[in-house]
Amino acid sequence: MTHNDHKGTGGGWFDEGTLVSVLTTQPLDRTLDYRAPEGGCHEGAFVEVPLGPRRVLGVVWGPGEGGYDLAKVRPVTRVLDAAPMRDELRVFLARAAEYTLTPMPAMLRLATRAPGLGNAPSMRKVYARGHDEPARMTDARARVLDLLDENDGVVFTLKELADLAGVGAGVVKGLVAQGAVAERESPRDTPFPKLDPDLPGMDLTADQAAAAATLQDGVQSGRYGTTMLRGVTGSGKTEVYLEAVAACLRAGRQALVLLPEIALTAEFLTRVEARFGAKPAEWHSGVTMTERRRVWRMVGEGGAQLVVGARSALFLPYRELGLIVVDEEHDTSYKQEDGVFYSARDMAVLRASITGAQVVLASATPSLETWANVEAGKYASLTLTSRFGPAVMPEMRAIDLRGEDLPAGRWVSPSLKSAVEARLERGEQSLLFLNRRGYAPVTICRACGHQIGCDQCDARMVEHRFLKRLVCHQCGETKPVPEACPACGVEGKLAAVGPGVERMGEEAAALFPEARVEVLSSDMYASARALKARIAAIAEGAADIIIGTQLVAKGHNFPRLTLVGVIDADLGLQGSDLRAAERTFQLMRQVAGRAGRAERAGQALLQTFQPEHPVIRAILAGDEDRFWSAEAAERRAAGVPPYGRMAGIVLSAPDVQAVFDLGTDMARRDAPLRRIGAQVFGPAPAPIARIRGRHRVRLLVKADKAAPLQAALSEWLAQFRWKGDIRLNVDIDPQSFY
DNA sequence: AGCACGCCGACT
DNA sequence: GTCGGCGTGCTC
Repeated sequence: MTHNDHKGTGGGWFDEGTLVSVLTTQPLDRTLDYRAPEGGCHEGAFVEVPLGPRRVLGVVWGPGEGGYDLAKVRPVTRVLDAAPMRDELRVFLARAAEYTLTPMPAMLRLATRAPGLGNAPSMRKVYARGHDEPARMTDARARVLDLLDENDGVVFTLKELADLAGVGAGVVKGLVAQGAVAERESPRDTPFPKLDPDLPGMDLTADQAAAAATLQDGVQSGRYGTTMLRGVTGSGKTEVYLEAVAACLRAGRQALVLLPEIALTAEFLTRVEARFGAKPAEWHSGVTMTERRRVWRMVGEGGAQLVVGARSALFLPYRELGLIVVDEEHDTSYKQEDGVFYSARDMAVLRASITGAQVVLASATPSLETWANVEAGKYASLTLTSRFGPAVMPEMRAIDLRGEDLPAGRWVSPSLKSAVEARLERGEQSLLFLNRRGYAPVTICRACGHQIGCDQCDARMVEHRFLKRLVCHQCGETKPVPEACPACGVEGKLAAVGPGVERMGEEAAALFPEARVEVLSSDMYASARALKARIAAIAEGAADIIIGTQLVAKGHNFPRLTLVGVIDADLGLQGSDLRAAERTFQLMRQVAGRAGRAERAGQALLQTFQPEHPVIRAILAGDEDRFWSAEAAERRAAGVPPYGRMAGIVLSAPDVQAVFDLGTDMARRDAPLRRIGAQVFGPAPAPIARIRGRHRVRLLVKADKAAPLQAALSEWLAQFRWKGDIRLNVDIDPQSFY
């Protein structure tokens, strides 16, 4: 059996009766000692152990630690029929737990998300050609036997065989009785078809071939390395990294391609099949239970060479991982923000560095984190030029909101309105883009554009409708809404303004009564499939005005779209959401990718109160290097990622007072954080202030890039005890700020 | 996470 | 008297 193969398991072996420490998937803060079962067990073995009255899943983590009453130590119930977890994966889980401050059992649960792990491998009956001939031959019998003879060595299930031969199941059974067809049990979890890396690939241009060769050299080195692969849509990024996959397969190692959205996998699988002659293993939430179990087992036994999937595919038990591709690496859906908080991009780099694999971060619009790592010399960089020449940027212009006649609560300026009207007359589409999903009003002076900031930090203040006060979402500071603008002194011009997609939808419907307005927000659709179908319909022309968030920026082609209006380009320029400018810029690049290929040139209008801001000016200039250096300067000055470190602490409970009290206490007793020069802000309402009846409050911790943040956080959090219904989550490198 | 143990309020 | 609320603590 495969698990008798000791390679890579560290060789640790425990004879029957010796003490072993076992990590379980139960939320205990340490491992427990057990006795090795009859027949002994490997270090890393997946086991079932007794815990109180129950039996739970665990992994043999190492030798027993002792220090517990030996009379109470119970034996491991059984060793599961699965390849032991390799040292590499155990080290990865431990380091990831340390980095994200996640308890080890939660990490182990990520790595055991396959159904039926405890069961013996499931079997099914399969049929092949037998040795004997039937006593009497009929047409139906001949069709079955011919089919088997033509497919020598291939096995079929009963249904497959009967359907392909066009006979009933009884005919096959009759042949089995006569020995002409052999029936036997075979494991249901079968290896994936072999991929052939030597099939001819696409013709590559000179720069694509050069990039592919560089990536292949990296894979062949067998060492760790990360490369940013940059290239706009149509520049052949996929073809290039598939050549790195080919090199990895030739080297006999496994490859993983992460995609940000399930909706993109189907098309990608087709491309893999075209390149390598067969489909790879697929891993995401849409995959059936039986298929998940097959993938999990085959990845561990070497029966899957390539896995294509979502971020959770990072935690599969690969035998020998040689390459991880993170496609569209800037995509925000790589950050998991429920349960365990982790960035799949960063975890890919961590796992690769432990196992000696290569990472390819592919994107048309890389994240600032990745840029900064390239600049610091940590990552290599490859740039593909477009086949279609340099990207044609849309005509970009700022609309200075200070000069527009815009009533309170309205967000479409007269200039933007007339631009949309021009599109309506020509039968073209317009997109009104909002940088966020929820409703987060900001208090602004309509006379001078001044936004009320917090006195304690540099974030903009938000009106809390119940309290009738302004609240800082970063540090929790509150103050009453002032009568006159603190900057220009004009009275009665302060207004709480903040567009949400729903409100934008109403405004657009009122302004353009003839137009078909469509609000696209991921939480408005029941399934990814329904959303995708709707997007396809809109691209065909089912709407005139599209209102949406980031989601509309993701790789969908809208050939009739010729106008993008960015409703509030200022988001993020004052510390509220530090990545908002980056997202606006990425949207502009993606719109550019489309405009370059459509017959009609696109136009982008950015509504802003600060058209002279360097980041806004860089976006308008369409100058990538200038944008990144302006944005980097802003982040460096603010000491925020990637030039500083942040952590969010979210407290939640049904009782608001309880979470605020704990939060206040935590903010006060911050000595361990102060020792490393870190600051605590808050408590403030969390990005989502209430979920399923639980009130959520957040503290933000800011530290220097080099500060030992995790250790200080652990020490700080250890000071507090909280009761049952309060839950605490740590989010290292948070991405959501509202 | 479960599940037992245990210590206070309103029932047969 | 005792049934049951869920706070507290343990599981090798």
